[in-house]
Amino acid sequence: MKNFSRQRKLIVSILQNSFEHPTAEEIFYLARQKEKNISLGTVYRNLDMLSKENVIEKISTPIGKVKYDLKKDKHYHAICKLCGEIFDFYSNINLEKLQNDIKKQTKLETFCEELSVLGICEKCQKGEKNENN
Amino acid sequence: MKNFSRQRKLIVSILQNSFEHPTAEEIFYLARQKEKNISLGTVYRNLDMLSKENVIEKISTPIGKVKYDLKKDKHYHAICKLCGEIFDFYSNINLEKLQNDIKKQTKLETFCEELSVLGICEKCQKGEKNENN
DNA sequence: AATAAAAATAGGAATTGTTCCTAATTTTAG
DNA sequence: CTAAAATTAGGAACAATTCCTATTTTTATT
Repeated sequence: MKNFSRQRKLIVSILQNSFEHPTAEEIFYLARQKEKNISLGTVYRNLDMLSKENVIEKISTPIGKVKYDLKKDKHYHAICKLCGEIFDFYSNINLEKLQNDIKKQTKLETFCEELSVLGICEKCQKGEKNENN
Repeated sequence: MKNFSRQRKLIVSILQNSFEHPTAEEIFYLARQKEKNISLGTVYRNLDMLSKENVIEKISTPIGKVKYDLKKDKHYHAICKLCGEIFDFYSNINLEKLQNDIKKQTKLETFCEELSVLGICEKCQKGEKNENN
């Protein structure tokens, strides 16, 4: 963090203070408030690097939007297939069993505990429309 | 299926005969072999409808590619964060507990058993590069 | 079988999200 | 203090997806 660039620190702090899971575009917009010349390319590049360094999680939603989440506490994501909203949830399920199943059956050796489950959220079940569908 | 259009039947049959998880573009390419004038828009529209009807599963990978899978047998997906490859796996983990955790904590009421876990595949761990990274 | 209404399609234009490029700036190491 | 390495801003380029419209196909009704 010490040797993070000003821009990168800003991006991390935006994620720290965000309860939702902002998109790159939203992070860019918020960043502009403090760093008036920051470019969208910089936002993307840093999000990419932070995600590869496992500081943040990149979440691809079923409606195409990509969202970002700071990896603070260990939690999982339930995502609505129709509007793409992400709901955090906690669970003490035994992931070891799942991890073993995966290890035995696939070539995916490292298990990142990035797990998501799809569903339909309350609003979408009621047929409420929003900006995403 | 009976009242599916010729084009839609073709798309389903392509997914039926595909071991991998093809992208819309790949499905389009394969479809063209049999239906020389099928358009990409038709492929997208049908994939969307089939996915909403729960006939197929739309899988968003961490590298941006969107892939499709026919819902035949119940299985889950382990996806490589770096190359986006999808590995099917089976598990008899008790999803009921997970489902309960989700139900209690989120507004996501319907649980679709579409679950994916991210990781790093063998090849990517070895640092092998491929067309996607 | 004829016809009107509804649904689906082909083809391509438009839009959106993301990556890539380059010159300039900032940081790091010696 | 200086040279090399890394990062940035800004914008062009690219790729995936959606949208639009005229045409074709299907369905339902008689």
